[in-house]
Amino acid sequence: MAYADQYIDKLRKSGLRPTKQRIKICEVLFDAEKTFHFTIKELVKIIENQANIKVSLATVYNTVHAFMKKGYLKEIPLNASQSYYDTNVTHHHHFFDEEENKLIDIHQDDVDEVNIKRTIPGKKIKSVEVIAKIVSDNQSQK
Amino acid sequence: MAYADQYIDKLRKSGLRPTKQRIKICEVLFDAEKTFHFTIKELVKIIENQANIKVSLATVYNTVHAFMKKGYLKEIPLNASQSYYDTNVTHHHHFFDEEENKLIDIHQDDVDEVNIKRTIPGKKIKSVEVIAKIVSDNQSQK
DNA sequence: TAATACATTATATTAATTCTAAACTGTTGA
DNA sequence: TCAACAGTTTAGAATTAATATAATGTATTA
Repeated sequence: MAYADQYIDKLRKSGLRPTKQRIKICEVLFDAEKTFHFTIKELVKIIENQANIKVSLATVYNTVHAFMKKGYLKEIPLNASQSYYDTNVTHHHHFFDEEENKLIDIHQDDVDEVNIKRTIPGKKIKSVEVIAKIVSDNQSQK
Repeated sequence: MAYADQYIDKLRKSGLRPTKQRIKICEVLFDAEKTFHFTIKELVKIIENQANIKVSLATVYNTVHAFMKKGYLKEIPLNASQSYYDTNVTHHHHFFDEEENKLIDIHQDDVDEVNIKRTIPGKKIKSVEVIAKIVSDNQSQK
């Protein structure tokens, strides 16, 4: 498996030893064809389906948090009961479909750069995210 | 109290009868000099401090949700363990100070209109919010 | 006033997340 | 080889926000 080294590298850089469980988590997160959004529960389910090894909730939480801290994963700002994470850490934004509870990427090119004129003394901007809530467009109810 | 009628009106329009408890909630929310951000817990604490009446958690949750549905309050999209609400329902954005867990308004004029070029078939955009995370700017660590 | 509809409350429940402590694993160095 | 150690994993407990429940209370209507 050619990717193994990348995973080991990511884990080490996140301050974690490369264990079976953590490498499995990496495979699911970073070996996917496309980037994707997930909750912890969903991630655990994917691992269970794919893997011959079991990974406990605690390990998944810990590993995801370590990756977040390092910037290998991103949390999506939302008001949901569970946290949503994104394997796409490049600069982009999201639609959130409130009716279906689904996230859709908005590519960077589809939004003009958000330019905030106001500054806060002693603080710098770490990230800027746009969340656009969408709902059904019932034109008939016009 | 000149505002009482407004509160009664807001409550009725939200489908709620104007009771002592609910009017007290209105006073705290809508009688403030400035708009503000709050969590349910904080709101309960403010009421306890100001009021001679006790309002249960359940009533606060129910009333806040009814106001949200009607658009008299807004929930701020964030990844926090608790939900944050805003009495300012005009179009504006937020800084979120991750170190101090504090929200700061960004006035509409301080951000160019966010123009999203992408559309989703059958869906319309209900709201667009910008969250800018800020952290200490330690220039020395340059 | 009786009947009805809606409110309030304390408490129980649920569910995500975090914590804990015990068992486990792998590495190091004698 | 093996003992010691540092870091891991895990199941289950604890925590906490939010929601549901059901008993009691209140107000309105006829």
